[in-house]
Formats: sequence, structure tokens, C-alpha cells
Amino acid sequence: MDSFSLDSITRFTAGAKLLFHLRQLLKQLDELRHISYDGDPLIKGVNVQNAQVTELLQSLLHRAFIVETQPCMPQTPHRPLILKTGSKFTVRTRLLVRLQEGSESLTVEVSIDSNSPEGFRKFNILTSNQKTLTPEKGQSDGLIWDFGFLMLVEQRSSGSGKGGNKGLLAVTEELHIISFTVKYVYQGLKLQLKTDTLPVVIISNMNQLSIAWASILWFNLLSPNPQNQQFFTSPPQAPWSLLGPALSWQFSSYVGRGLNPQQLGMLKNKLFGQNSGGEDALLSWADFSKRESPPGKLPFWTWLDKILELVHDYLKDLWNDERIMGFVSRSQERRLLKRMVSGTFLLRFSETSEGGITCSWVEHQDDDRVLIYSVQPYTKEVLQSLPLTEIIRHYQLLAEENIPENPLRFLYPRIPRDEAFGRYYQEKVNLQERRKYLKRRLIVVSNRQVDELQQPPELKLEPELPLLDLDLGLPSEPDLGLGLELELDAGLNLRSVLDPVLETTLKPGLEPTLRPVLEPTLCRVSHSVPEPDLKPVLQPMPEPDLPCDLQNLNTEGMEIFRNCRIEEIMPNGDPLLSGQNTTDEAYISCPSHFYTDVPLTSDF
Amino acid sequence: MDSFSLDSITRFTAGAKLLFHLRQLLKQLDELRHISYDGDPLIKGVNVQNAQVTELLQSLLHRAFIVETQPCMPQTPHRPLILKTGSKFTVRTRLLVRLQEGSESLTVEVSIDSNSPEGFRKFNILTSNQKTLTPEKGQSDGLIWDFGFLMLVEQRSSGSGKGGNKGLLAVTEELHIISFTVKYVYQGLKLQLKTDTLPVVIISNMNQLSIAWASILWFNLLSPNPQNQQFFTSPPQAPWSLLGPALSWQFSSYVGRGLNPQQLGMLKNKLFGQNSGGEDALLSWADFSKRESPPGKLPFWTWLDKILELVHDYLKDLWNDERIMGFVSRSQERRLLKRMVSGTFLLRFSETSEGGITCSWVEHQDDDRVLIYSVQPYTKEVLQSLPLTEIIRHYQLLAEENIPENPLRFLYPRIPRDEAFGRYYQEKVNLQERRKYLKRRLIVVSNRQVDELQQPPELKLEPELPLLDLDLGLPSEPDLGLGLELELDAGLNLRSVLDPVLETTLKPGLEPTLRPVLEPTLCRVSHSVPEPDLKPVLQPMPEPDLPCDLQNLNTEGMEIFRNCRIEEIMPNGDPLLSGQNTTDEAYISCPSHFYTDVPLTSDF
DNA sequence: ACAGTTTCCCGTAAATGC
DNA sequence: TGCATTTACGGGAAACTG
Repeated sequence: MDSFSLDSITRFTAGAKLLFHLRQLLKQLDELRHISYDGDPLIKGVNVQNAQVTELLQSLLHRAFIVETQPCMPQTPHRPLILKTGSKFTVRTRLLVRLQEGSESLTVEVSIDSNSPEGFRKFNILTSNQKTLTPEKGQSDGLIWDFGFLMLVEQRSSGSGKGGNKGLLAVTEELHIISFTVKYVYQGLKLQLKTDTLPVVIISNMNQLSIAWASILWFNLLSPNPQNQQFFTSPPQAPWSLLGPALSWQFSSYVGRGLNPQQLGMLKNKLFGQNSGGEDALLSWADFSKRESPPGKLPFWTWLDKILELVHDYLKDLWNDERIMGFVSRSQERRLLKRMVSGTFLLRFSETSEGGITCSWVEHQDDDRVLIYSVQPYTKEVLQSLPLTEIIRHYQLLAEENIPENPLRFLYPRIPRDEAFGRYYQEKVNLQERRKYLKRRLIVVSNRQVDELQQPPELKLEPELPLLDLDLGLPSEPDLGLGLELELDAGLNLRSVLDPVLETTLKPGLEPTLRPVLEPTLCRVSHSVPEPDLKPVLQPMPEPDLPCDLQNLNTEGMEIFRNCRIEEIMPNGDPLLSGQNTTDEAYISCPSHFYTDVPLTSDF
Repeated sequence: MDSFSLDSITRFTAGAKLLFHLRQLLKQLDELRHISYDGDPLIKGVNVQNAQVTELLQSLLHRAFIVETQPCMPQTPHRPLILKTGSKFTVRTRLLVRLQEGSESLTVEVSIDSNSPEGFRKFNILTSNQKTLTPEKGQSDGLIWDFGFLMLVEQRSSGSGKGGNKGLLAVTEELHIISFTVKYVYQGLKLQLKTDTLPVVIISNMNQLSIAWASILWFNLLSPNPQNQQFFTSPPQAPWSLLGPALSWQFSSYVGRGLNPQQLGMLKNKLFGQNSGGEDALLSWADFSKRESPPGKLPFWTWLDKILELVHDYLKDLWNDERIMGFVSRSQERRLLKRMVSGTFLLRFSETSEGGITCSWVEHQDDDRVLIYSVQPYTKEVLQSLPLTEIIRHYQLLAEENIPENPLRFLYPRIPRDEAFGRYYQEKVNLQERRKYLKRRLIVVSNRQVDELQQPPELKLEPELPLLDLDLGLPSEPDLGLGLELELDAGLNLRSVLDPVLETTLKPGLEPTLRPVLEPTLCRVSHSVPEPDLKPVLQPMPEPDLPCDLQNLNTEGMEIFRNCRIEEIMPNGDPLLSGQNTTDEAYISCPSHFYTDVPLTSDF
């Protein structure tokens, strides 16, 4: 395994060893009690110290038991935390402390929704359900529990036992939490370690994936509390400064290239209107995922996600090579095209069809009128039989008794069609055995008919607007901490002694969760989107030889521990234990919200 | 319920009543024994008679317990007897005797493969598995058990327990039998009635449906024994006189119109070669379902079934309206087209592509050469985005700098294209809201390029052959009984007394099984195929108000009982009990092959 | 290596539930 | 009744398994 990972384990383990050693020393001190007088302040001090050491040990061990890889269906690796009933999913937990010598098998139990909110569906975990899996044999690098075949099944509350849920949360707004417990014993100290996943959304059909992912995004973008299952009972609004980068990140992570400022500007206008507020216009959850964006059509996210899917499935290369302008308003499109030579065209996602891309071109009439044509959007149904590049290549406008012409001549601004798309054209398949049959191919045609002209569109379009909206950049320094800096101070007696050890010990293990997926959005994308060359920044490639959980550990993780007043946190459980699951800096500063209903027991 | 069904039940019931009455009388006679001397011939006679009556009762009751509807997945009603693991299927059993007064619930148990051959997979029946279902409430019309949610699951022989099966039968050649038993009690007579389905083929994926159906067809066409699970260890060959009609029936039952003599002739040539033997050329199972028909391509049945699917899914109307010649050889096609005017075309199924249809047209060159063009076959992938009629309508041959032309002018022999296909053309969809976008459509084009010409095909084609093979009719009277007339004679003392009752009683209930599906092939199609108007004969419509199980009962069913020597059959079980499951006359005459491993018990 | 067979599973369609 | 959610399941592809 990699040195980084090993290092973290080494340090965690060193910290634990030190604490256990201290504990032993204190016990020995305690045994000296009989030779001291009652009320000997030394003994009192020893007791206090002993309790504190134990608490610290508990804290450290809890912190060391983490969800290393959040639950995820293997077939949708780009959309973790969404689980489909009846489909298998995987989770990985890990204990970063490694004190045991032999291969004493520690058993981890999985459970879901130990305390789920009223009205939520109930689920069971199948296959190697509750108790499972001894740590992997490759134990040298810590203790890893790989749950590779978990599966959820809804427990149907037979009869009319349900009710009540109606009118409340949609199923994709129900947040469920999967918990793991392991009974840990060492040197007479018995602990039940517990850790939780981030909230997951449980769906029953893949057609719910899109809206479920909206929930996951919104939650991880905005929840100050990483375990709040009631998040969607009053979901907060999202500032554009967070949302924009998140949307861009969807493209960069799933397709390759993110959104440029112009494209983001169009989306912003679509969401907030032309008079979109300042930088931090706020968008409600309903406006993002529910309100029909063009009335009667799809909600914003659904619309965008269908485009995401279309691009990923059929337009990946074109998108990554910036051949698709994509997010342009009709009015903007007209503004751009009307100054260009006839036959200049661009590709734009339809705002009304579901996952459609259209091709628009300009024609200057003899009478100086400017016509902009847009072909009925191409959707996956067409594109699966015919690549968009082939459509463009062979597109024909039929006119009475004339040789058909291809009106698409220059990709905006002025790249000749075959220069822009030639590299994607399918090679002539020259099968000699095909000689038997006359080769055929599909092409797309339109009729040049007067009554089909949608012109002059000028009259129907919204008044042309200044371009300034396109130039609005994105904040270069969004408030990632959400202004919630924690002001806890050091209050633990032993802190000064242990701090250096704990600091270096705990540092690497704090946030090994959703990071690789969510991190780019929140940590880096937001201030890098406006940069011209997005790619290297938008997709910070993980160092290949690091495990994906650990590669993004950084100094931020330390803040939490350095500022922690343990007595304030312990009563409600270990914030770090929970905090390890956070993925964004934004969450890290809110440990006081953490809640664990299973009280710590140092003896069971 | 219909009168016919009720009638059969009435008669069955009447027969049973009579027998039970006789049995009572004989018992009373027997009780007179103490007033008779030892060896009194009367008493002896009574005993013999009593035994015979009981046997007859057993026989009648067994016969009356039938599989009314053979197992079938509801989603493939046209392909019964094929069950997919994990998919639900239905069966219906019925007891035609109705003596019970109250609603004493008789419980039927289902099981599968009580004695399955070595090396076959093993299955369990799930959902309401073994014991199930009391008869329906509508009990007035006999006792019906409707199994609506059965499901098969393979019992995985964990470990390497398998073996041995390799090299033997393919899974779609494994024949499995589902059995039903019911414990019947009446007037002190206790019987365990048992009935079996016809053999079923169990698949695990729908992509095995086609080959599985080949098995079902072959078995029901050719097996002299309706329960022979080892049928495919040495499958018999099929005479064309049976096979041809069966193929035709596949089209008539699934699409609507069967195959005409020309089409059948082409298939026959394909199977047997141009020098195809006489009327009764025999085809082996391997040649039908395994041997690659054009070497390197699909086996015959797979090829044909893909066409069947294509026609059913995309060409139903065209097929039923005889716009598709379909089964024509290339050479025949040339012969037909070359005499016609340029632009005459026909539709023909490709012999090499999987489920493809091509369009061929003729062009007479200035130099008197005759060119036949065939476009690369259209498959479901294309047809699902573009109906064949639209393809034909808008097909274009592109030539340098010329207005594209549609070379398809007359459907063979000389129907103008738009006259032949106009009724299928899609109406112009005139959506006014579409105004925003320029309407587009897909068309198919080919390039008129010299190097793509497959001409002159004359040189590559097999030599032209006389047409006589196309005129070969089909036998007007195929040997449906396979020459296996049973020569059992009446040997039962009571027969002369009971015959009239049993005859009318048992007659209607004998073959209520696969009939509606298989019957046309075997009973009528074979001698009606050559007739010009196939439809009414090929698809003898069931009288609509008869239950599908009973509508085809006929006098043949009687033969079995009339000629039955019960003592010959009883030792191995009740032939009628098994015979009821036969679907074709061909099987009926082979009762001696029937085998039941569960001996009859008159007391359990 | 590979082919027959099964499993997995998306995404459409239908069914169900509220 | 309508909508939200789940189930059914075809069919493509991956996984299995000898």
C-alpha cells in the first residue's frame, strides 16, 4: 500500500499506543492509592487523568473507525450515495488503529436507519446482512472491511400501516443512514465503535437516479450537518456561487469538460432571470428540482441532467473539444449568428425538449432579412442510429426540384464544417463482402418550405439584451466555510502533551469519504471555473497510487481536532467520528450539530 | 360457462355417478356373501365386477383430472411450454367430475420433475409452491385450479456436483414435466389423482426463447410419446409434409398470414437443396436448429425466427397484405424482376443478415444489361426509427450533382409504389407548435457509385433453375396418425354396459391442452396450405364462447378409450391420464408408450 | 480460450398505491 | 381521479463456469 495511507495508520496507531501506555501508567498509579491518605490530591489527579485518557482513547478509536468508501452501486460509480432496492452496492469501512497482533477477527455489523425519521420507508439490508466480514487478509495496511454484496429491500408495512408520509417528503428526499459497529477490545478496554455513512437516497428504479442525485448534490452542497436526515423538510437555498461550480463539476466529472463562463451565465439567467441578482442570488430547492423551468416542461435539474446524459452517451468528444456551444439562449444565439456569413451554425441544447440538441444556422436573404433556422432537436433516439457528426455532415435541405444542399457550412465563428467535424466522421467501412448489397445510410433532411419557416423569429424573441450577463465571472473565493468558523479552544488538560501526537496521527484520516467525487466542486472548482483552461484544474487527477479515500486528505481536516473542546462534544458522541464523513470544508466547522443516539460505552 | 363445457362435465359426472352407484350395488351384493356358500360363482363374479368397477372409476377420475391450460408465461402467450427461471407462469388444472356437494376444498399439489432424467438441471417451484389453491369459487362449471403465480428457480447443485451433463443435451433440449396431484375422496373411495403437463423447456434468459420454441415445436410435431423427456437424445427427423405447415403456421398464428406455396418452396429448397427429395424429404433436428444454414451464418430456425420477430414487430401490416414476397431466392428474384420494367422492386428477407429485409429493384441499362440492385438489409435497428414504408417512400439514389431519384417505382409485378404503400404512409404530423423548429426526418440513401455496384450479379448467382420447385404442392392428407394405429380391442366385461356412457362422458375432456396453439399445424394446416386463400383455413377461429381448452375436442379423442384394453395399460398408469395431455392426433394412438411412475392407489 | 449458460441490470411500460 | 412510486420484464451485456 501507499506510504501516505501507511503513514496515517502508523500515526493513528502510535497515538493509540501512547494513550494505552498512559492508561497503563495511570492504572499503576491508581494502585498506589492504598499507600496514600484519603483525599490525596495526587490520587484525585490520577483519577481525573485516567478518565481523560480513557475518553481520549475512546475519541481516538472512534475517530479511527471510518467509512472509507461511501455506499455506492458499482454500476453508477459517478453517483455514490444512491442505492436502488434489489441492487447490490458496496461500502468499505476501515479502522486506522492497528494494535492487535494476531488475526483476531473483529466483526463489523451493518444496519440501516437505527433511528429513522417518522414517515420514512423502512429497509432491511440483505446478504451478509448484520454481522459480516472479518478484516481483509492484507491486514498490514490497517483493518479494512469490504462490503461488496449488500442489498436493500423495503420492508413493506403490510396493510394500511403507512399513511402520514403523504404530503411530506418525496422518496428521493428521504435521507437514510447506514451504520457500522464493531466491538473493540484491547488491554481490558472494551469499546463499541460506531460509524455512519453520509445520508443515502434509496430509489426503486433507475429512472429515479437523476432526481436522487439532485438530492445528494443539494445535501452535500448545503447541509451544515452531515447527518441531518430531515434536511429536506426545509432545504436551504443555494447561492449561485456554490451552485454554478457544482453544475460545471457535473460536466467535468462525468463528461470531461466543465462549463465555461458563458455557459454558466446562460444557466444562471435561466434560473434567476435576466435580472439575476448579484453574485449570490439564492435558488430554492423547489426551483432547482421541481418547478417546471419553461412552464409545462421539465424542472431545471431534470432538464440539465438529461443533457448531461445525452452528452455523456453521444456527444462526449464533441463536448470535450468544445464543438458544442450548448448552453446559449435563443436570443444570444441570434445575436451571435446574425453577424456571421450565411451557413454559419452552432449547436445548442434545446430548452424545451428532453435531452435534445439542435443545430441553428444563419441565412442572409437577398432582402437583407436575417433568418435563423433551428432544426428539430436531435435526441438519443436519433443519435443512437446516427452520430451527430454524420447528421451534420450529410444534412440536406430539400427544395423543389433542386439539388439538395447542406446549409451547414461554418461552425461558429467560422470553422469550415468538415474541418470542425472531419475527425469524427466515420471511416468509410469498406467491407468487400458488402458487395452483395448496395450500401445504404441514414441521413437527416428537412424541407425548405415556406410554411415551415419559423421566421422571422426576431419578433418572437425576447428583446436583445446586452452581453454583460455573459461576462459576469464567478467568485474567485467563494465562502467555503459558510462563515461558521468554530471557536472552540483548547480545554483539555492533557492536550498540551498529546497535541503533537494526535495532530500528526489524526490528520490524514479525517475525511476519507466522498471526497474524490464531491471535492472538486467544493474545494477547487468554484474558484477555478472562470479560468480559461478548465481541464487541469477542474479535474485534479488523483495521484494514481493513492487509495481514493486518502488522496484528498489535507490540512483542513486538522482544524476540527485542533479546536475541539472534548467535554463539549463527547456527551453527544464523537464529532470526529461523524466528522470524518464530511466531505466539504463547509461542514467541518459545525461539530456542535452532530448527534449520535448511541451513547458511548466504555464497557459493554 | 358455455354449454359445451358444461355438457362435458355433466357427462363425466354422470359416468362417475353411474360407476359409484354400481360400486355401491356390488358392495351390497358382497355383503350378501355370508348367506352364500363358499365358491359361489355369484360372489366370485361380484368380486371381479367390483374390482373392475373400481378400476374403471379410477380410470375415469384420472382421466377427468386434466391440465386445462398448459404452463405458459403470460408475456409470451404465443409460446407456451417455455418457462423462464424467475418469471412467473400460469397453469390451470381442472377436474371434470363434480360429485361433491358442499365446497369441500380439494387441494392440488404442484411439483416438477418427480423423476427427471440424469444430468438435467433441477428446479424448484416457488410461490404458493407445493400445495395450493382450492378450486375457484365459480365451482358450478367443474373444479378449476388456477395457478397464476408459479415461478421456477434452479437449485444450484453447489460445488462441482454437476458434471456429466456436458456434451449431452443443451438446456433447451431438456424436457421437464410439471405434475399435479389431488387427493380425491368420495363414498369411501380414496384416490390420488395425478396429471402432468406436456414437457416444458426451461430457459434463463429471453434470448433462449427462440431455440426453446424450436424444441417445443419439434417435440410436439414428432414425439410419439407426449411424456418422453429423453426425446432429444435421439430426436427423430421431420418430414417436410409436417414441417412446412408448421412453419407456415408460425407466421399465421404470430403475424396473421401464413406462407404461400412459393414461399414454402423457397424454404424447402433452402433446407433440402434444389434437388430436394420428394414430398417427404426428412430434416434432422440438427439441420433444423443447429447447422449453420449459410455456413458461418445462423441455423435455419434461428434465421427464420428472427424474420418472424421482425415481421411481427415492424412489418405486420405489409406482411398480412402480401406486400412482402419475403422468401425468394436471389436467383428467383432475378428471374422475376428481369422481365419487368425498370424500377420494379420487391421485398425479400436477407438470407445472411439476422432478421433483415432488403429491397431489390431492376434497372435495364442502355446496353441491354439487366441490373438488379439490393440494398443492404434493413434490420430492427433501422426500422425502429423509420418504418419500412417510409424508407421505400423516400429512398434516394444519390448521383453526382443530380437531383436524387427514388429508384423504387413499381412493386412487383407492377403496382405503383405509392399505390402499394400509400395507405401505410405516416400522416403529415402538423404540429403548429413545431413552428419553432424546422421539421426534420430521416431518410435512407445510397450512392450510385460504380465501385459499389454489385453487378453483374448474373455471374455470381447459382444457375437459373426451372420454376417447378415452386409448384410442388403440399400433401393434402399427411399421415397424421404416423401409421401407429392402436389395435387394442375391447376386453373389459363391463364395457358393453358402460360404453355408451363413457363414450359420451369422456369424449369432450380428453385433449384440453395445447390445442389452440398447436392444433392448426397438425390437424388442418397441412392439407390446407396449398389452397389459395389460406387465412380462413390456416386459422380456424375457435368458437369464441368456448373455453380454449375444450373447443377442439373432437371424436378422435374417443379412439383412445374405445380401443383401450385397460389391463394392458393400468400397470403403468393411466394412459388417458397422460393422453389427455396430448395435443395432436399423432400422439393419441400411442398409449402403450405412456409411463407413469406413481402407481395408482385406490387407498392411501 | 471459449462457448454455452446464467446473472446482472437499465430503462420502458405497466401496475400499484395513496 | 391523478400522481408518485414500485414492480415487471425484455433484451443487451457481463459474468460465470467449468
